[in-house]
Amino acid sequence: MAETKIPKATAKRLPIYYRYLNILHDSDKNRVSSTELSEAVKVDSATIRRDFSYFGALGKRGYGYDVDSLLKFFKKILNQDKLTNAALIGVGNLGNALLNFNFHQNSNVRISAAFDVRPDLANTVQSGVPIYPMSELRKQLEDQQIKIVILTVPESVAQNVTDDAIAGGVRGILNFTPLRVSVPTNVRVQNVDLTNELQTLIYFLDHYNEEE
Amino acid sequence: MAETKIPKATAKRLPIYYRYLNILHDSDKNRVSSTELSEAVKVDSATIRRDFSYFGALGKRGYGYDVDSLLKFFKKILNQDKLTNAALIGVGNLGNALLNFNFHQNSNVRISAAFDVRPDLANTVQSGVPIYPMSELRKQLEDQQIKIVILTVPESVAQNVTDDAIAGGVRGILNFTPLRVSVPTNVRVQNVDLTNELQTLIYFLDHYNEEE
DNA sequence: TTTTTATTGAAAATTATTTCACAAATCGTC
DNA sequence: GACGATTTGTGAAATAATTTTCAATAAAAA
Ligand SMILES: NC(=O)c1ccc[n+]([C@@H]2O[C@H](COP(=O)([O-])OP(=O)(O)OC[C@H]3O[C@@H](n4cnc5c(N)ncnc54)[C@H](O)[C@@H]3O)[C@@H](O)[C@H]2O)c1
Ligand SMILES: NC(=O)c1ccc[n+]([C@@H]2O[C@H](COP(=O)([O-])OP(=O)(O)OC[C@H]3O[C@@H](n4cnc5c(N)ncnc54)[C@H](O)[C@@H]3O)[C@@H](O)[C@H]2O)c1
Repeated sequence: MAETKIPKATAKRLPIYYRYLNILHDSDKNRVSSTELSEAVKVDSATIRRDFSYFGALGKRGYGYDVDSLLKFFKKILNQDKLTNAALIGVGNLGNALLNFNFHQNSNVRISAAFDVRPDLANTVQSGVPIYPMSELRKQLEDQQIKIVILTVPESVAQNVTDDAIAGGVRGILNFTPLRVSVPTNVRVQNVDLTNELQTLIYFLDHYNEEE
Repeated sequence: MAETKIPKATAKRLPIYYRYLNILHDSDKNRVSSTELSEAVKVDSATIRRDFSYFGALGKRGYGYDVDSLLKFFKKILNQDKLTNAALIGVGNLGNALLNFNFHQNSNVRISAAFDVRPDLANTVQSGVPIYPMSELRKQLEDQQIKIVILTVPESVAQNVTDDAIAGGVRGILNFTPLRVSVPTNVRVQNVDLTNELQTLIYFLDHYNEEE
């Protein structure tokens, strides 16, 4: 299924490249060099060339990369040529902000269902997305073939909710709770831990001052 | 200032350890092994021991680590024994959610000032945090000695706002916009790019199936 | 006390990622 | 069609991070 496993570090950069290629495309630029890309995305140009080279020879020496064909290529690679549905669980403070933010503006991902325990939220529509009670979680995930869940519930219920989602066939979880949830090996968790990010930032400021 | 530069990968894990040590402390456990820690934070136990060893011999062979002294140590290292003030710029959708979320519950970071261009927001208080007009940005950052900014403005103004914040003395930026902002080398940017995270997750599901 | 079991800390090995540096290819111009 | 300027793609080197391994030590059990 994969084109001989790309390094993870590279995979994490692909969306960054993809995004900037879209910007170039929208401004009718049709060529770009690794140096120019480097300045925009803040990744070393050699790293960019190396990253691209895992997918074959995408550029032309002495010329650079053709924006349109590169864009088309990455769109395919990132599955952005199809719409991907995701579910959001926990329509609270953060969940609402994410619902309201239209991921679909920037990417081909759409939150197509949301879930919450609160009875007053059940069967309402928030920012155009239907909210279901938790009792329908499994059925909706299965019916809508949803493989990706955004988890914005309180930490205390995160593991239980995760287990339920996985029972419903979910394969990827974007986890905003601070809990490192346990999942089977065929399920991928991407943690977004905002408190951590702040603490890490503070650590770097205190300990890695004025260099690099 | 630093204890002979710790690897970045290690630095990023410190808040995760710190957080779990607090949980152990609160449940009156007074010792913990790297294996137990490993299960909770989902980091290999050898990596944990390696990480800790950069700070010296913190544990006892055949025994493990003393929760309280380890906690005290990391609290110091992470500067969590003092309160750190941060500013939030852009009180919109996401900014509001972050304001509402009290980082201070989980860490010694507090949003002490927020800023927005919208005139109707200026000089109001949201979730206990005063909102200032952008004209006061520089003065407030300087007066309050704020070194950290959470950036939740639209992408189109991200660079300008960043420049202003840096002019006000800011040294670290938690950047929620998709723009990779340009900053001088003595300023640190931590990017939180949610669209990217989703796309990366999709990529991993499609290309790194059932293993590792 | 002695033995067994648990567990760290550190050196070494391994694996992953980034960066250097340059030959080869291509473009645009004369 | 040759020339100079660019810019890729990639070996090789450098750097970073993880994992293996095991001697040393502490606690618990015998
Ligand atoms: N809000 C932030 O800015 C922020 C920042 C960092 C981390 N987080 C984390 O994100 C998560 C959500 O934070 P929040 O501020 O939105 O909390 P919140 O309390 O506002 O929202 C949580 C929502 O989950 C729902 N919920 C509770 N139990 C549930 C269950 N069993 N099944 C389904 N839904 C359930 C609640 O009804 C509520 O609507 C938390 O884990 C928090 O630690 C939030
Ligand atoms: N909301 C989300 O879930 C989400 C998800 C991913 C990324 N983001 C990113 O986070 C950022 C904010 O998103 P949002 O949904 O909160 O947008 P938003 O439009 O709701 O909020 C932006 C806020 O910034 C303020 N603002 C505009 N120009 C400003 C300026 N020059 N100085 C100060 N304030 C200014 C606006 O008045 C508004 O209150 C965007 O860059 C977005 O791409 C948001």
